[in-house]
Amino acid sequence: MSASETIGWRHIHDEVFRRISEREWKPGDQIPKETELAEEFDCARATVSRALRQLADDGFLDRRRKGGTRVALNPARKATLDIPITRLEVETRGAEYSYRLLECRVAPLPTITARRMRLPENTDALHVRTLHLADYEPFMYEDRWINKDLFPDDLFLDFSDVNANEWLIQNAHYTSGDIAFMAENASELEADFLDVNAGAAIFVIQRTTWNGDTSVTSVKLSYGLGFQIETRI
Amino acid sequence: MSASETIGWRHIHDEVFRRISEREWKPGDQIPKETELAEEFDCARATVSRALRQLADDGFLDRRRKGGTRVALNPARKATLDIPITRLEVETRGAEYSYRLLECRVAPLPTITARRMRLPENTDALHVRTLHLADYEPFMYEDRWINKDLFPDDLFLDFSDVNANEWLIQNAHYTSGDIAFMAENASELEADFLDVNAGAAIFVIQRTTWNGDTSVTSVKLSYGLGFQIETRI
DNA sequence: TAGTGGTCTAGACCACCCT
DNA sequence: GGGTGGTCTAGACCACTAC
Repeated sequence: MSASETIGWRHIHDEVFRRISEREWKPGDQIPKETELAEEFDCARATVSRALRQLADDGFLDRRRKGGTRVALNPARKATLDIPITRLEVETRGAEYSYRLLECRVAPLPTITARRMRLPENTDALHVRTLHLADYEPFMYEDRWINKDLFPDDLFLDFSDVNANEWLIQNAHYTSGDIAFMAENASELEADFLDVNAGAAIFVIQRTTWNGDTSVTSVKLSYGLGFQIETRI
Repeated sequence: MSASETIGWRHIHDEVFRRISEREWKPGDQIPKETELAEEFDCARATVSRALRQLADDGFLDRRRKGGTRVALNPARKATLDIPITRLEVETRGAEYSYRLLECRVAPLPTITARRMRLPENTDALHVRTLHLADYEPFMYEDRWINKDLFPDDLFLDFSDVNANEWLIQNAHYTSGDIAFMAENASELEADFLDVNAGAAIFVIQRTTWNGDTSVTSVKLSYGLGFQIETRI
């Protein structure tokens, strides 16, 4: 009858989502148990489970053994966003990507960075500063510290030939990381590199990555004017 | 033997994740098919599928019928973050939450907002401006427009007694939304309300929500100094 | 302690899409 | 066309936790 009808677990997912959206089931309400829904939709319990798990993963339901399934109090409170990969970010905007290596040398970690990486103060690390360009205009300024234990001593001398970012993607895998987004007034250094006025509001991403308990790298990305991160929820 | 050993689909998930992390399987590599892994781990194919689906959802694997499963080229490129609920955000910091309603009246939508909400220009909407406070210090300035079709005409007169945000959570459910994060220099108005210098870098969240094809609300949240969003990847 | 969701199985069929 | 992942089933047992 209906021209387009979803089938399978997605059908149950969509129907439950509809009941939540249209407030047939309100935040905090307990919804029917899996076996009851399986009976209503005439399918196996596992199929209902698949649908409800998806909704729970997306933050629309709260599920508890014995406690049953309830509509979440704060619906759609989670957003997934892609962590920008600079090259792709630039190319997506239809611009040509390039970069300029500003510095690449071993130096003692600043106190605050050492703390972020949980390394002793004054530990030597590889300091890499890069300016990323879109169509040869400044796009993002990157200030990165890399744990020196990650590579042989004689390797980093050749860093001028590779983008540290790309090298890391190739070689410095990580299992987890902290990431923070914030706004800052451009320092004179940043303003100079990004070609904005000193004090301009710039979007900053601060990220530290880990391989198990070993810190891999800590990086601060300062984006030029107009940069924003978008996503859907 | 080993003191703590993960069991079930998580065991497979963790083992595959380890092989990806430690580069036994490199980005772009095709990994064994489900039936082979099921044999290796001595379990049903559905269990393997559960583990691999999780890894695919998290962005570590790319899966295609017939094409098989491959290690994603950009591992861990997704971050999930909680959309801040102002009251909770403030209370989490151990501060007392309060707010001040600055304005609440019907007015024509600004052009840019109308475009965001896909409504005709000059459409009337409810304009609500609120200052959110943490321990009676400015925390965030909220500039919100609400689709007037959502509530009876005689309701909004009483808005001074309720937080528009809370009212929306209670009454204006939505099915999807756009959200963007950016940095801006504080306008004089924002600087005044947030008690910062004009031009200070402030973190801004711009969000528009939808209920099906109907726009619900479009809001700009301007956060005070030092605000940042943190998450783990 | 009993009820609910979480997980697993062994098998089956289907949908997609690479070759 | 054929191989791979996607989904479903009917049943079973387990783990957590509200009561």
